[in-house]
Amino acid sequence: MPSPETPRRIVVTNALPYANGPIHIGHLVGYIQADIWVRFQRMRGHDVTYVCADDAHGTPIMLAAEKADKAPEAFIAEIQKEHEKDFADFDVTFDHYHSTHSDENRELSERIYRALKQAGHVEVREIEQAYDAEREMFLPDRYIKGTCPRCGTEDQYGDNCEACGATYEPHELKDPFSVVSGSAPEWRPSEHYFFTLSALQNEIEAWLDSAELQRPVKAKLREWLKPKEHGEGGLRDWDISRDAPYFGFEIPGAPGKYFYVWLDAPIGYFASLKAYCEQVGLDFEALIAQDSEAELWHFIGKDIVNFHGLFWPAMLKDAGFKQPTALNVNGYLTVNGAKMSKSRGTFIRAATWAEYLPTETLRYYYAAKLSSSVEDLDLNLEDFVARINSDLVGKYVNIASRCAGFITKRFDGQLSENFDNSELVAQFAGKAEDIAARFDARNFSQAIREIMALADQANQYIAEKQPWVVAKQDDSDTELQAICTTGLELFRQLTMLLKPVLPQLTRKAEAFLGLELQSWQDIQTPLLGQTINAFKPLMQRVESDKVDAMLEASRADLAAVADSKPAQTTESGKVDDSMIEFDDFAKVDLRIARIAKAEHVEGADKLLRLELDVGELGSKQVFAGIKSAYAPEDLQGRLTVMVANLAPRKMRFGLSEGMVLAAGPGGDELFILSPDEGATPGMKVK
RNA sequence: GGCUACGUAGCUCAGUUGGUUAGAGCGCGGCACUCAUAAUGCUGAGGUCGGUAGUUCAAAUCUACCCGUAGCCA
Repeated sequence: MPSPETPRRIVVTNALPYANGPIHIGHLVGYIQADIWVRFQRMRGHDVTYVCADDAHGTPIMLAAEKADKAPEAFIAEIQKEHEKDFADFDVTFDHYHSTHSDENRELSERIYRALKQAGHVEVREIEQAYDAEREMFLPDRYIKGTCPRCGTEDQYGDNCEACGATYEPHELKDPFSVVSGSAPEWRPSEHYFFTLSALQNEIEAWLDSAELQRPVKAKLREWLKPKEHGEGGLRDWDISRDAPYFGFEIPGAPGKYFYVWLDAPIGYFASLKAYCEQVGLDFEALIAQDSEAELWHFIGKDIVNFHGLFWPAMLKDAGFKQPTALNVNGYLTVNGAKMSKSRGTFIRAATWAEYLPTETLRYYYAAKLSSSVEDLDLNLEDFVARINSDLVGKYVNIASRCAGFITKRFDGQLSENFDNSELVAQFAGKAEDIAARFDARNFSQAIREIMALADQANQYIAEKQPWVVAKQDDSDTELQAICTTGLELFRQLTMLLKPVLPQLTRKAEAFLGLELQSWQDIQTPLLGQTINAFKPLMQRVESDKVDAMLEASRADLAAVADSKPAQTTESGKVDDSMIEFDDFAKVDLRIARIAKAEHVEGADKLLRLELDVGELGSKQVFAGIKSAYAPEDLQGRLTVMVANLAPRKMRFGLSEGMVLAAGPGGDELFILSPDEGATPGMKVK
């Protein structure tokens, strides 16, 4: 067999996990996918460098560190340690794991920024931004909440409404408040630095044409590029600066201004690569040079396509660096057909999985379902148990288990010099290139299907030959030995084919066979005449009660840290937070309240000021947005229900110390609640 | 609201440029075997391919509309 390809020089990266929380099994889809691909490419004789890093900058991390009462540097160091352990547990084996908060990254970020500036693609513009005066910081859109200007749903983020889907600018929100302090934001002008992407439209298009991208990804990027129907221009310029306080790198020559986390995050790929190159003596500059022969592959989730398909190639172009060869975009993970849910226990951390189930089983299951498409991937836990037990234990491992006993007991571990069926052996080996093509194209599910079809064939062969019958016949030792040797050769070949997916299991199989498979070519080297070791079970079946225990643990685990965190930037999974536990409900202190006084508020279109008599809790002032439906005089003296322990909110008209509950779409269709007769002010509603 | 993708057996998924009775694995029924971690082999049942209307000699496969799901956008 000649070597099928000339060696490629490939740099592979995974999306950088955000250093404000643990790795979960949704993240792992992309990491496992890339790791399998890397292992496979290496077996094909290609030269692969595989790097990653923690994405360590930005407001969420600054605030999380503050909350944990730690310096951000210490905070991210701890998270990074956890991340690295999780990856190691799942055999995601980077050559180097770095941090975006590193010297290399600072240096490269400054270098790229200077290049952008030199190219005339940085502009300073003054913008209005929300400012939290209490915390003395500017607020990202995600840190402003308020009432949707379209449908009136409260507690919506600054960029879009989850209830009606409207998108808007933060300043359009009604009754906005800072998520950080609860105070009403001010609007302050600030100078921001913009990367004028709009000037690079053609360059990005050229990259799009040449890069290897999945069809839907390319289509989506084109959509962003092409001019909007009723606007002027496709690409908008990109705001790359943030004001202090910010955890990140200060922009050279711009005191108090920091690089936006998404500017230095992808540069982190290069920073990690550079640190690795320095460690092992590789020429970093040659790798990332514009004319570098190396391929640059980014494995990312579908949520961050715009950063990698627009901004990043544009930056690289300006800086005179190599642009990505390919993006591989994976979909989200669903569990049992639904978004990962904390209450159902399907929000599973990598560490929790590792505690209850063999990590390789997840690698196998993902491999069995992954393709090069961007579609979501479903982890159906019942299917998972069936699949692992059937494919790996019942089919693959079973082949060795069926043959090994005879070889050990009857032939002292000695294999025969010839196969009983060398055509079958050759036929198996003949499939290797086809399966390789599927691995290479990231169609792992097809590869697995073909491999398992071979495993079926091997079991059929053994069933046909009935070695247990042959074993009882006189003078048939040679035949028995040849049959089992053939079976074990088929097992050896399957081991090689599965090696990128299952590094641990196949290592055990290699130890049993007394060999080491390193190259895809090894499939052509038959195992004959050698002595093998006694067979020990290579893997245990997955019990479904282990899965149940894991779900239970996940539930308990996350109930403890259920406070609302901002979404992670590179999270490849979604969380369904719609279900709550009883404890969550119990946190809400609902009380019967008597409306002692109700009056109009000068200058407010929607609000009434209520004074509520809450019995033992005394009197509370609440501003309620019910002016459109109720006249103050109709309310006075009525009993209703209020949330008594809502954090007080400073409003333009005064302090609101709770809220009254009302139903209805808004306008004149608003209906406040009334208790049945007998309830008195201050009673707890539960 | 606009755009894009997806919707195939109980479950998870294949179905190439439209072409003979729509496939696989798991699960389920029956039979066989007992070497093997109750693993394996053979065999059977099970789908009007989301719906409707078209194009065509012929549609899961093309077109339109509708329903559902996901995403992007204003």
